[in-house]
Amino acid sequence: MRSHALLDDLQWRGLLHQHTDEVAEVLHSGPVGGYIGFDPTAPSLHIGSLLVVMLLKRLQLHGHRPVALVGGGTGLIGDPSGKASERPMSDPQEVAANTARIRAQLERFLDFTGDNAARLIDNADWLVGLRAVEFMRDVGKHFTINYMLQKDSVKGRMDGGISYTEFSYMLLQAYDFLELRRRYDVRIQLGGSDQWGNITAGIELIRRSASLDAHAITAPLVTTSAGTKFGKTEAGAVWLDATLTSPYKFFQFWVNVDDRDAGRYLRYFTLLSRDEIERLDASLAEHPEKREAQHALARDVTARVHGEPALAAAEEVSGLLFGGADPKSLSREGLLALQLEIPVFTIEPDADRAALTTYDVLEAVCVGTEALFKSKADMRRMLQQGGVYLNGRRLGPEREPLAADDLLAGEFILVRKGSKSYGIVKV
RNA sequence: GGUGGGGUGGCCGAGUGGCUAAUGGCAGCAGACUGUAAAUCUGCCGGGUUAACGCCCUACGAAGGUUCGAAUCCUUCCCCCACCA
Repeated sequence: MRSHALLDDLQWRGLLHQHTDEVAEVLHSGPVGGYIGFDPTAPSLHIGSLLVVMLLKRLQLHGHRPVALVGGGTGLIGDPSGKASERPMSDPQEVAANTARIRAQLERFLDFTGDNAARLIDNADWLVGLRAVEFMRDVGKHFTINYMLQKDSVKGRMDGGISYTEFSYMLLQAYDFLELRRRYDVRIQLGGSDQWGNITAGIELIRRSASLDAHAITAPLVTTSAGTKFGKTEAGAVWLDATLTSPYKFFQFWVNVDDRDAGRYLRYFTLLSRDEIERLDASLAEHPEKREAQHALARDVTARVHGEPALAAAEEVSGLLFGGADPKSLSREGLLALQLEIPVFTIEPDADRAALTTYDVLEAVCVGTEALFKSKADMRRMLQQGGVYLNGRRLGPEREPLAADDLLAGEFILVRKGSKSYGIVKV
């Protein structure tokens, strides 16, 4: 088997899980199309999808044509891969709205100009109008139930049950690959390792129904050394959408990556060169407390996802909050910058400013999707445990009146929960 | 269609009339230690109220019922699993 620069790169980065044997030959034959499908079951991509987005990016950097397929059609069915139980069906309107948002996100990563311009395609284009009888004859006839039952995505569900709807998912994905092969000469499908079964079903279909070749490359599942699920924080998934996960929080997620994972994630998620990554590995080994690798990781990824200005702001805010500065010494400009990156809460406008207590401030940060405490009971618990700080000063459980100099720049109060969660209260 | 087993807090999983807001594990949060790590130790971990003790509300698939009192007993319904047809 021959190799290819793209495969070597993926191999070195630890991104090559499985691939079909002839992939290298195909890549050498000239610019080829490769695609990855994205499910619009959520309103945004998250950092788990970022890995495969980078796969497309790398494909393009090596001169090939990336195709991002948004599953406006398959999203209505639901992929059983990796799912332990049947999922509720998504609302078609929601899927359509999600599809639009995800398209917009994908557009930021790929280059849509030039000889190997990227393409964005929605499989609703061909799936929604598909007729049942035609589908059974043209696609269903090429698969035996025996073959389908062999797939992990189905096998794993034999105990818990799987609906015919989800069982059929792999056929729809296979059909996608066939359509892309015919319409756009897409020869390779990439994806996470959990997609292998669905991808090979597509390869089978293309070979049997069109007598054409098709190929697969999959990346491993991203793991954490701590054994937790990658990409989850206390607030849930880390999203690429700035309104769901702020650029500051996004940046912080990467800064906080475990030492043991930093080198791997640099390879997975950044476009940094091999030399640069190896230098960062060495830095991490010699001076782990500097966390140079984490910062490089955070900068590279945040810049790509949110842009340079958002990165600069996130870095500035991180410096203010974690640079050991006394909140009372923050400049007004610094405070304004903070407001853009950490959640802002307001106190009831009719409150008597002179009679405000610490509880009024803390109750303000219990409100909304970015609330620091999930309930007032939770807030009281945190106070008991000494995990709440007002302008850097630890609060006791008692209700205290606010002093005039508690208001930074005359109108702000900085609230901290634990060591990393911040909010600004505007009075 | 028949028979048997089962549905408990984010997840797994105990619990067969009061001592149960419900053992335990995982995940999560806070504190100590640190490097905004990891590991470890300690505490917390349904909601409201309280500085606190406490008090109140909601909860064990759904709805009714028995009882002074039910996650635990009875009835009906819904869903899942296994085996048989």
